[in-house]
Amino acid sequence: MRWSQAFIPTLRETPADAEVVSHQLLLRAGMIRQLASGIYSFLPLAWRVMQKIMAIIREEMNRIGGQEFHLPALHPAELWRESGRWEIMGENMFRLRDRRGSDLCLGMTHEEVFTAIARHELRSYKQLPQVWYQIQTKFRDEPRPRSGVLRVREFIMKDAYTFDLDWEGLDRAYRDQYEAYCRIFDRCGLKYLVVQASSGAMGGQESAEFMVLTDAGEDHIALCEECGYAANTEKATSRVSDVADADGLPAPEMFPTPGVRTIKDLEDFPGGAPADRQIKTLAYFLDDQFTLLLLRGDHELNEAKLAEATGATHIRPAHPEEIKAALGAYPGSIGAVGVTAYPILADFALRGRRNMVTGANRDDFHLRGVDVERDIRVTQWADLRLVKTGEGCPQCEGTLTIRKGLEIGHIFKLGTRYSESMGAYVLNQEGKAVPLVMGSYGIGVERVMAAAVELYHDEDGIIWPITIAPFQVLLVPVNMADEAQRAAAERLYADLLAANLEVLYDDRDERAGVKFKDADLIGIPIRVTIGPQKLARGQVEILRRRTRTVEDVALDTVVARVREIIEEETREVLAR
RNA sequence: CGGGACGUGGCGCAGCCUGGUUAGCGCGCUUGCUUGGGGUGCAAGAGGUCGCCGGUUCAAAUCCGGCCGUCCCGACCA
Repeated sequence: MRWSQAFIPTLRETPADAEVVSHQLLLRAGMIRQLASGIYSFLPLAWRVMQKIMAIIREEMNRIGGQEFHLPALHPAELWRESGRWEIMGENMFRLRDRRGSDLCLGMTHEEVFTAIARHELRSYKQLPQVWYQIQTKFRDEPRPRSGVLRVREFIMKDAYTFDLDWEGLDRAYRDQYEAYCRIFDRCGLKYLVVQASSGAMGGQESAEFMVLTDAGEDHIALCEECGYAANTEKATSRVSDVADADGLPAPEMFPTPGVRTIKDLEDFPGGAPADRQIKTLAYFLDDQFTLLLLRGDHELNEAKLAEATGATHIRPAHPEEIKAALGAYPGSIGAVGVTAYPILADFALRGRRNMVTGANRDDFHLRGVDVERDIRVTQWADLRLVKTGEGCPQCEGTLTIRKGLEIGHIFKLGTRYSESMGAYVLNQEGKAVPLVMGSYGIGVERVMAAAVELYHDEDGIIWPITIAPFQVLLVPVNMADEAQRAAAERLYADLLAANLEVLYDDRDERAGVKFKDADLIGIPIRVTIGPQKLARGQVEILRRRTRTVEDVALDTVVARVREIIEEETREVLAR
């Protein structure tokens, strides 16, 4: 490609709306443009990167027996009603109505559609296993699109689905996908981590997320350096130090605490208690059921765990007035002692605790000497606590640290959640109808691109891993007005193309500085520079964007040398 | 959905508080000359419904109200 004819609208200045590095650089490099909040256009350079990533994904999916489909993005509501997700997906789903008044939606994911195909066409265990995938646009009406292309409302996802006769089959399929994902991200040059994850709205038994550690990410990951434990904090657990309780009182005792509203207030209050001796009482509505949640005073609620523990889909904190009506007191003075009218969920860390302090359900009063199991009618014990940095690893003696991560892939063992709800059964060897055992596996393609930018850039611009770079080589004559340079450049361009290399030829009549700045910005791994002095000696200069190392190469060996460097760079990418 | 901020040529901003005649600046863009290994210099140009609607006023980019849009911080996901 000749740059003079290419559409690469680079920007000198960073648009004010761009906060995260990948957003800034993808905009400045002329790769993406925003159409609306969370909706982006890919310009030619970005689309080349996306296609490289997708090509790698296809190769690796096909290698494990995947068959590529292309399913509709527009779905009838019926399908989603069958799986129950028409309601569950709530506002996150784009919904529309056709001219006859039928409800439709834009696909957020494709379990339903693939399962619908499977249930019509898969009849016998002899047809199994199946590994199906597609690379297709998904639509999600995110409450808050953000960070450029990292969290958007329309995006391209590789989604795969496996159908097996039994759980052993699913285990194999899951393992295959896991390994394919590793190869895909390795080949894209990403440094990533596999973490235990919560299944959320997908349902299912087990899932793992592929995460790139970066502050631009939105997930929090608990990590143990010692044993390698890694889990999304939605799922992570930890050892908490036991608190030795003194013997308490024969029964809770009410005492006045004027003005005390928070855990901190009560710590500071004369006659109060340290946070780890307080019971934190939260009031929530879980699918419209008023519920009390109990945690140790110094612990925080993790709503993802709450959802998982209760199966509730609509979770919200109760409003102060609702709390007053239910308990007779406002937040800050509420507690669970003596409450029988509502479900009470308590975090495991409260088990066996005695001599605790909690609200009395009377404004400005608390109770002391509370023995959790004696005085509170807990309806369910659960892990509700958000893991914090510095807590003990659940697997070893190590300590957890919390890091931010960007989710680039997620694999799920779905089991029979969809096959049962949607009636996808096959006959096994005994002639008995059994539900298909399913898995589902997703990769966010633009996130892979953005993650590469987050990981690999410097103050001058992007540094693409060569495997996904929009071009492998950038050819830059320093001065197009110089006939010798132009002629050499044209010849080299033809040679590089003839060698089947991906070349961008900067034939613009710009000054060297402009070309070099743009070159650094768009981040092509190999730059071949043609300048007057070296050209007079029959040489050009090859610079590697990643290391900035420079070498002088004779004109007639450029193609061969570029080939070698591509191989070296590719090896380097795989070694990350 | 809760909280915060912003909306002025393609990009980055000033002007607004304290209303007043042709709405400025830098970059980019066009033309000419110049320069030619890290955003060259000079000159001349083109380009703006000041987000939209309404109100106040003799007069609104500026004050008031509503709406729309965008970004950031928290709860959701590839």
